[in-house]
Amino acid sequence: MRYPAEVTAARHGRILQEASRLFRERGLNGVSVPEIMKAAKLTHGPFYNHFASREALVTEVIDRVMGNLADQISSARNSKAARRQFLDAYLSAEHRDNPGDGCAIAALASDVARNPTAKVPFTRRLKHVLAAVSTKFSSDGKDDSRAEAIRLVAQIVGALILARAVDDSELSEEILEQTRAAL
Amino acid sequence: MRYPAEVTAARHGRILQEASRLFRERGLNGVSVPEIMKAAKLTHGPFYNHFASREALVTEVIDRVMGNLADQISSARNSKAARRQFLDAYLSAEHRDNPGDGCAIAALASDVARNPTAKVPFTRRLKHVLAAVSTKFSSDGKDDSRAEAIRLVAQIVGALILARAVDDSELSEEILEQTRAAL
DNA sequence: TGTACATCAGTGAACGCGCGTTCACTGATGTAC
DNA sequence: TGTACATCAGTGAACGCGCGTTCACTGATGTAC
Repeated sequence: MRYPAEVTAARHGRILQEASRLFRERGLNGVSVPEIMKAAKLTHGPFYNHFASREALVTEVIDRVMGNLADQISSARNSKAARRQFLDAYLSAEHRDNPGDGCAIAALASDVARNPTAKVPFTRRLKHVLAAVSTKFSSDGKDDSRAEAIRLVAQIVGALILARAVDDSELSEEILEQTRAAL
Repeated sequence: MRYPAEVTAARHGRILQEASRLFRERGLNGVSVPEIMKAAKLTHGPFYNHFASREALVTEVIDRVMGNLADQISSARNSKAARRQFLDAYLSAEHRDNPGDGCAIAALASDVARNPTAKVPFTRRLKHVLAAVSTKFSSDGKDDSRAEAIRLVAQIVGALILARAVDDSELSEEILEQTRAAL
């Protein structure tokens, strides 16, 4: 049956939102189409009314979730305090324990590396993220803010991935703490 | 039919070796038992003569491949030159393009984070890796070599994961190069 | 304005496929006598 | 030393299951007249 346009749009948004969360929690290959549709409170059939394929959803999710990250950093104040606040939040136990609404890079980069199609939007959006970090979070007095941005992102992404992979809460906390202390 | 013990042992080793390679290339969930057995030149049936389950293989592979990494670092010379050589090799295009026989942490940490069983050997072996890095690769004059080891590992793992996730060879090279330059 | 009908986002059963795992069977090796 | 037989790592067909995807059908909404 035909539905009002706003109902359809809301459903489309709900599929994207639930997929964004589930992909970050369980990986790009760790969630099925039926699971995503169930989370969006729909049956699995109409998935293909909204997306051409599972692969197309993956691409759209990467683009959206990486875009959100870039926007979030872009809208930060350009100050030492804002940088400190961002880093402390990024390297927090809360962020570590909630990948579903956390950093898309830390959650998805390894999966993206194995998925040539996903690499395209990932790379494009990563450039925006690096530009935003370079503009907002470069240290005073450093001349090469782009190099600094690359190192900062690699450092905090690596630390968060390690902290999540570890079974020992002391070691996990130590990884986060030593990385906070270094930046 | 019964086979000589050395034939059986060689087959067991071949399954482990091919699984180690394939898991690093395609992820812990990206390879099937039949694919692994085919790579080891066996039919899929006798997999369960060698391992209790797919999960048991994953655990054994993580333990083995992380153990190898720790041993490799432990056997390095304790010198500035050895540290430089290790970092240059780690952050090379060759390592980036050959995950199958590369660093297990960079290849598998994200998958491990989503697999509670795999976290156990991963965590145990990561401690060995950190101890080895701390002993072999700490800078002169730094007092807290353990903190330095944690930061170093997070930094190079993050950089390698990013370099692999990116579709643009210039950006990928830039990530590796800026990280080499910083260490 | 009221009625007839086309539209199209839903439903949910069904498709072929490959997964992890099981199992009846095979037959060369090692052992008992 | 030679023969009979138990052992057990193989083979490969088969299991139930969930996957991504398709499709005939439904029926409220929007449009034509």
